[in-house]
Amino acid sequence: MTAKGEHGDRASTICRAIRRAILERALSPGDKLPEDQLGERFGVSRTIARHALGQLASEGLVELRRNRIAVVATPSFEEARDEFDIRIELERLVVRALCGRLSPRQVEELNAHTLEEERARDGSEVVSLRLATEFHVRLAEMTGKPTLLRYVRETAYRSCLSLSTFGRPHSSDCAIAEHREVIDALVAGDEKRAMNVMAGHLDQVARRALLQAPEPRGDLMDILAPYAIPNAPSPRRTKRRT
Amino acid sequence: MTAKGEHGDRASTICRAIRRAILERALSPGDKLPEDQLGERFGVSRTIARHALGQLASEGLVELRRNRIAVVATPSFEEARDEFDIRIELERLVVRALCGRLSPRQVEELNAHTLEEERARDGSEVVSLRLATEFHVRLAEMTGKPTLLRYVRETAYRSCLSLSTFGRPHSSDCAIAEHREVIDALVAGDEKRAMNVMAGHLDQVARRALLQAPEPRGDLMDILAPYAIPNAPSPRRTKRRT
DNA sequence: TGGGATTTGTTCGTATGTATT
DNA sequence: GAATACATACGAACAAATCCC
Repeated sequence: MTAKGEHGDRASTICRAIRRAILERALSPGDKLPEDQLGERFGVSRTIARHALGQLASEGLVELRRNRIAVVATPSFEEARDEFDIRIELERLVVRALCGRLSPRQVEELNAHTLEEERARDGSEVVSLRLATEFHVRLAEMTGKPTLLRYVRETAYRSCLSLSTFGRPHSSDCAIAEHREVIDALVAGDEKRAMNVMAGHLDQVARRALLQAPEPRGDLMDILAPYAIPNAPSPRRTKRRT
Repeated sequence: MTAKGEHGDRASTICRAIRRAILERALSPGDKLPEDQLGERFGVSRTIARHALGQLASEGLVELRRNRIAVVATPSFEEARDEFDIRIELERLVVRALCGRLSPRQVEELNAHTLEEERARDGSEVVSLRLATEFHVRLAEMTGKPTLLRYVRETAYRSCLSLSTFGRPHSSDCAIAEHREVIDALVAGDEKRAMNVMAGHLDQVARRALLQAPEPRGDLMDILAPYAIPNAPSPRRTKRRT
């Protein structure tokens, strides 16, 4: 039932809890995740918390650095854009695999999901974003292709994180309409159209969220260049540990 | 230097060793990997071996089942084919990111790699296959895009595993020539051609290895259908745990 | 700069679950 | 089918690195 890589044990439960907290912005990029506190919070030992962090790290949602406290991943602007490029291609594959092959039951499930999105439209922003993300994961699940599912899931989650970081209000109206369009095209069995609709949808999401914020790419040395002090020793870059 | 998810510690070293053993078919799909023995073999405790197995599981090279000995992953025929579909799209992205942007130094490195492939042509089959796989990983590394690199690396490794399982002799001659063609197109800066060459190359590899072995997809019930006993109760499928 | 508190890295013992005779 | 052998799951404790005042 769960993805191949998961242990099926308690760590996965904690994993899901933390993941959800990240996706709903209860945890922000850069927030610390000490093993002790996690263990205490969820009533497990450090070993389990540690495993959960390992899982999340392999998904790219948290960053693990040796001898340092784990932190929620901080996707850069470029990474966010690259992530969407990958996602678009992966989800085109999803659509291709699903086109004209959805069972009535699956169609019903997808429609139910858009209805739920509809209902959540006036609710909290983060819930809408989570539901929108889950729609794409649902589709990937229906392909029955484990690797494709894993990658779509991971890129979708990370996109969600990036959107929380860089995105603006997300205007979920369009998103829901676009989701419906995808379903329609899939049911109609028009592969070309379905793939284009999906790609267009994702590109729209990325544009709405990312393109309008080119981000200064602030390197401290460059930012401070105009403020250089006359007659001072010329600035000298120090080694920066990555 | 290493991928984000890796702990940079001893576990990664063991990880690489096991990975290489799998890719070079010293370990075959289904082979058991007990923590104790791994630890003893590499002179580390079970904890470290355990971590390494976790890493490899997250890459899809080993399978972890609760309370059971870890085993080398056993990709099915469909999974192998799906993996290639994903790989083709990912590597098209690699090519797109690299086209016309390779530094002289990088071109030189790639050429050196094909020379090494050339030299290994009369050597052992598995070394050729590993080198061919590493060529693609090298390219992905040059994009500087962490997620793309991770996914290409993983799919390439798993493809390598599938090829070891299902593939026939691999005729490395064509592969080397095709690698050169990819480099040429990248240097020439012809994006459309470069992407097509790469996609064609991967499709060729997949076809050579996989398509010619449709695999009976043996479901026991179907196989035994012609041997049904007259006047016996009609067969009834039992639940199968996945 | 230094030192104490905190946090991670690792080992190993015990409990629990699985396979095999 | 039960008992034995064996492997993993988990946790407590110690060592080493890091953080922060």
